[in-house]
Amino acid sequence: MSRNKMARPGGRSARVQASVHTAVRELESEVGRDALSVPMVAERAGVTPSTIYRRWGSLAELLSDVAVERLRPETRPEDHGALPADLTAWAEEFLDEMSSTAGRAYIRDALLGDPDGSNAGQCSAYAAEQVGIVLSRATGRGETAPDVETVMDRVVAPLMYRILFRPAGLDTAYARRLVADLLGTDGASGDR
Amino acid sequence: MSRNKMARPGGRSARVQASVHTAVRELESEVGRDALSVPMVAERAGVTPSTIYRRWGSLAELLSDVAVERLRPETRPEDHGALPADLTAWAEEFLDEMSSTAGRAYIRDALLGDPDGSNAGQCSAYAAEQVGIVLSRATGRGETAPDVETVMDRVVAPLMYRILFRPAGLDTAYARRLVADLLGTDGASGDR
DNA sequence: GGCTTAAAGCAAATCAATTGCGTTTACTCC
DNA sequence: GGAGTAAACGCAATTGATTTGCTTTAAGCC
Repeated sequence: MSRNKMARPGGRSARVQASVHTAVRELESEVGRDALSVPMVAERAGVTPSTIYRRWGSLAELLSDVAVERLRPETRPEDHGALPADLTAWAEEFLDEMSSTAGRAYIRDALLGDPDGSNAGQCSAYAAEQVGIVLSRATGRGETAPDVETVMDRVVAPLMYRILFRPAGLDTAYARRLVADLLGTDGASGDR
Repeated sequence: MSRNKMARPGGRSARVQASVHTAVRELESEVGRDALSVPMVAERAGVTPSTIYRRWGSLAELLSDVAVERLRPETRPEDHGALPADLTAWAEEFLDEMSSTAGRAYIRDALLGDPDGSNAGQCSAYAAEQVGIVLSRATGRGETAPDVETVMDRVVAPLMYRILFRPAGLDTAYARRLVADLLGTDGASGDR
């Protein structure tokens, strides 16, 4: 987390952190992300505003921390028996989650309240970890597979770029085509 | 621009817009991006703060508008006589400008104060336009060239993804490799 | 040239952010 | 396990940003 060096990780500090994060999540769903304010979060969390300002610095940094938590994958990628199916399914789900209104808001929050870039790096690390699982499962089966960096460049980056810069006209077919172009899986790779 | 529907585009409105934008640019270089405030900009621009709040909504949206202006390319891509050289040079320069401290700040500002995504879309359109110039020059010479969307996916998106999410370890060699991998220009395309 | 109304100015009121200082309490070192 | 130390929190006062109702200006249109 941005400002949380956690020099004192237990007891009251931990309780404050937990109740503040919970307050953000509750209020996000009750009043909406844009209506949040530090005093509002503080009151819900049973804490004074100055505590939040001193620990997180600003609302943006607090939201960035919470957003990264929500972007953490909860499950391992499904196993469909072969790399093309695995990677396609993962890319489709990634796109689905990230391009939703909520997903885009979390990505933006994670990027924006992030002075040192550690939260953004964490988001990227989550994706790389999931991709790594898919790829090592493939090599374990004896399939040939590209390395993680290549998948980040050819699949994850284009998806994220379009989510952030050109949200219109994104669909699962686009995700499928990125994976097919990378793996050379079908004969229609020049079909755009 | 985000909130500027420009229902009344001439005269005083235009002067206010120009003087506010100028004030932002001047103050950015004088006191730094992080010290800016709406009242400060308003005073420099000879305008009342409420004018800025009503026209732009917040400091974030104003900075977003100014950032997009600064991200507009000022020159056409150089002509080196062949597509690989043209595209490589353009990608290197793009990376240089965008990955600088100032460039990253502008990208973040452009994304941040952008409720409807139009400013982000404009950034992407600038890059697509430059790429389009390079590619159509190539086809004009009789070279075979990928289309713009492919270059966006294979070159622009990976560069931007890394600038935003993993700024460490970015260099011109990476940009060159992305272009070479796309164009099949050298025998070492698997050199990572 | 007069009419209409979007946009700007002004000023009061509200709300968020900052800061100094006293208190609580988690961690460390006997 | 019992001080000692300093980090983290609470409280309250202050500062500064934001919002809002109302008035004034001037751009665009007959």
